[in-house]
Amino acid sequence: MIARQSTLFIPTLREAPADAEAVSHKLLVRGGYIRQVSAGVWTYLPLGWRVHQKVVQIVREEQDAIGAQEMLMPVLTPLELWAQTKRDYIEELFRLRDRHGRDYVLPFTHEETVTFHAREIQSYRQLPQMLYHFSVKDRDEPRPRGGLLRVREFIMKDAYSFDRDEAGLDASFRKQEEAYHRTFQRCGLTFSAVAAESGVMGGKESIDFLAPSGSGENTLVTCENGDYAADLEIARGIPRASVQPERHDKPQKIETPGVTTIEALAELLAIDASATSKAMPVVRADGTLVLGLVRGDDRLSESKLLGVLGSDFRPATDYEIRTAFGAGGGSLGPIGVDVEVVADDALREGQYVAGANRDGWHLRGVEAGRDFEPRFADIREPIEGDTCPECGGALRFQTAIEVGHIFKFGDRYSRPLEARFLDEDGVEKPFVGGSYGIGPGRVMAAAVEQSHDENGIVWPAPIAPYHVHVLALHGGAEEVLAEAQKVAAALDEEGYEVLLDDRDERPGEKFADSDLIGCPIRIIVGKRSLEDGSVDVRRRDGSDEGRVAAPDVLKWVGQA
RNA sequence: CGGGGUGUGGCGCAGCCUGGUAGCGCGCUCCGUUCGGGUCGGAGAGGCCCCCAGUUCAAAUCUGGGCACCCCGACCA
Repeated sequence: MIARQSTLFIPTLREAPADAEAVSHKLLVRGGYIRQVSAGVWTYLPLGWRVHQKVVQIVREEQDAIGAQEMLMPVLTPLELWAQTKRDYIEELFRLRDRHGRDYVLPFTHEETVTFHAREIQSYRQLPQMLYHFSVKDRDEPRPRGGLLRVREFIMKDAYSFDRDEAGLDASFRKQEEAYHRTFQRCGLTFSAVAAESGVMGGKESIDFLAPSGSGENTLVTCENGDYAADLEIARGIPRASVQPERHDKPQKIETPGVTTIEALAELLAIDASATSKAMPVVRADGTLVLGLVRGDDRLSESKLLGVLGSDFRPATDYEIRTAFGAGGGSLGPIGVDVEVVADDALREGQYVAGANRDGWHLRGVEAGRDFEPRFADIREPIEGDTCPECGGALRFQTAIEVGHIFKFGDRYSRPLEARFLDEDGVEKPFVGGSYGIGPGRVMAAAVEQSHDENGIVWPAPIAPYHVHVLALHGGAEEVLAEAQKVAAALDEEGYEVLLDDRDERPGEKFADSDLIGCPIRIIVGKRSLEDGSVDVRRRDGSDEGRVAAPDVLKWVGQA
């Protein structure tokens, strides 16, 4: 079926919405792919839905290829199921109530539901199982943004594996990992699979698939030599060496009136910021105070500290700080206070200036291990200029979109939901599970971020809405339109998906729209070339263009 | 949730400070013209000025309250 543009709903826009920032946001809107309905809530217009479906089909094929079984679980879910796994308090969870007063949620993931079904698996003989579906996910995001980058409702492919033990889970996990690599490759994305944060309730292993792009929510840290890649949240970097001033046998008080920032401190003492330390007091869930200590030129990584503490925490309030330290923020240090100190590994060696826990005073020559006993851990956020922990090469930082995430959740859900099977040894055991998600909408956005020019989208062929865009520059001339239709029909016959611009518009507009829409191949049929029986052909990425005799179009397209 | 900003025809904006019956560009309709990178000319259609209340002879404009949307941050299975 040839898609005749004159009859389709493809509302392209000359200008981007004023509030759009991300390239993918602007181009998907301008190209007539998506439209916003409300904050973080989007409609896929016909063209956008075609692309979405292309991504979905690739995901489906790769899931099927590893033996995963497609199904469909409902969006509307009884709250009770989430209460059993103690996830009903999560703020991002949409809730609603029916006319009988029963509570429901609109979940953003389906571990509970799929585990509910897994209860019908009774025996190890029925394992392993791998189930997946594409379904609408709702998530009450505090702040949606960037077009498709962060939304409140979206379609996700989520797959779940159930195994009898860790070894089985590992095998399932590896299958998914490989399927994910193939999936994103086929979608034409540049991406890295990196170790990621497993989350407070996660399991042991967690891999993020990050696609570097102009805008995104994550930061991908990679080594110039390819020896290392990680999400910034857990990335390790070797900081530049601390520039140490003269040593002191014991900490010395120095008066630093009004100095509460590292910059001011370093300037006053005429030392490098790397010779200072920064103290961040936090309060854990149980109410105990912890002091995070990093080098002055570093930032505390909250996700790493979370991992170290093993429990949620929040920044201490001014009141709590004053009560515990006897001084205000900016004058805090590890000495002379009765709180646990977690110091970054960078502070193991050398001496540092630290707050004296007295307003307007600092201590110089403070040495961890000698003057106080911290718990050492890697709690700093890597920064530009760090080197690779594996090879010492330079680390690069790139903004990235998380297009997929896989992690092992073990018995996190099967225990509370009492999903158990009888193992070979006659013992009833909970399933050991993994969870594997892909957001096709984010794949779309990432593809646009990675592949576009100043005029519009340059789709990777496998997910383009149509393979070929045939432009009929007929200007009312019937024979030109007829020839364009002939070319389109021939391509269609060959199995190509063809969009025919048969609209009664001027050439300039057709070119502009065609650039915006971004199909990989463009064929231009107009009077000019038709005079000698040829048409103009062109690849959207600009790698090839020329004029071929009309009968040779199929051959050219085939090669392209 | 904290900070900043914006709501005026379909889209992008001006008007608001200094109240006086709403304007520009694009798009849309019709006529003519043009036809290989968003032609040109003419004639038109289209607006609860986000909502509610207040001040005033008079409110897009001033005041109060609310809502929505965007950006930065916090948050992010």
